Amino acid sequence: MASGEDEPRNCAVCGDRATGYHFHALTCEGCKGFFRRTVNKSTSLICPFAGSCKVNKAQRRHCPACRLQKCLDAGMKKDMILSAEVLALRRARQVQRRAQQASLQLTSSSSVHPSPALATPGA
Amino acid sequence: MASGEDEPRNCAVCGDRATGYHFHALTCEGCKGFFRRTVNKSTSLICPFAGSCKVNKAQRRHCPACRLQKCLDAGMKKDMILSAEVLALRRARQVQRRAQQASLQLTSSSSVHPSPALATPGA
DNA sequence: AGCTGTTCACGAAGTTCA
DNA sequence: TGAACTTCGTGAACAGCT
Repeated sequence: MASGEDEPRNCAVCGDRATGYHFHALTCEGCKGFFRRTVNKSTSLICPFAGSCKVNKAQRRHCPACRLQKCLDAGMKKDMILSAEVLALRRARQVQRRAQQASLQLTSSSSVHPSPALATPGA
Repeated sequence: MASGEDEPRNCAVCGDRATGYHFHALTCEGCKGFFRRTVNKSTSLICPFAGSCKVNKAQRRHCPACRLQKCLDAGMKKDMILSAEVLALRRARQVQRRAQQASLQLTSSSSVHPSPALATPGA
C-alpha cells in the first residue's frame, strides 16, 4: 500500500502544483518566490477591493495584497527568510570557494599539463 | 497539430493586431492606451448615434463612447489600472533611485582610491 | 532528498513623444 | 492617439547548503 500513491500536493495559496514546503507551507514555485519578494514590502500593498480577491493560478497575479494575505493565512512565515547578514556571509564564502577552485585549477593544469602553447609564444 | 500555427492575436476591441493582454483582454496598443486614458471619464461620453457604432481599426477613433463600451464588453477591467497611490509611491521610489545613482556616481568619480571592496551586485 | 537563495527571460503595467 | 520604450513583478530552472 501507499506505493504508487501520488498525492495531489496542491499549493495552499493558489492551488497550483506544489513543489514542496516553502517557508512552512506547501506551495508552488510562484508563491514561494512571491512571498520572499513581497513580504518585506507589505506596507505598499493595497487591495483595490475589500481584500476578498480570489487567489488561484489564473488570478494570483492580479492582487498581490490578497495573495500575500493568503500566504500568511496558509502559515508562511517571514522569519524563515534568510537575513541579509546570513546572505552576506554565504556570498563571502562563495567568493572564497570560487577563488580556491580557480587557483586549484591553475595549479593542476600547470603541473599535469605542461601547456605547450606557453613554450613557444611568438613563432 | 499546433505546429506552425500562428495565432491571429487580434484585438478583441477593434480587430487590429494585438500585442498581448492588457487589463485582462487581448488588445492592441491603441485600445490599451485608450482604455487607460478614457475609462475614468466615461461619464462624459455620449454616443451621438444609437450606441451601435462599428469599432474597427479604421473607425475606432470616431466614437469613443462605443469604443469604451466595446472595451468593457471585451472584458477590460478598470481596476487593473494602477491607482494614483501606487503610482505616486512608484515615482517616489524612482526619484530615490535616481538620487542614489547620482550620488554613487559622484562618489566613485571623486574618490581617490578605486577600492572595489564595496560589493553591490545586481539589486 | 529537501529547502534555501539566485538567475534570467518574459509579460504586462506605465511613460514618452511625434 | 498610439508606436516605441522603460520598468519591474513573475516563476521556471538552477546552484548551494544541511
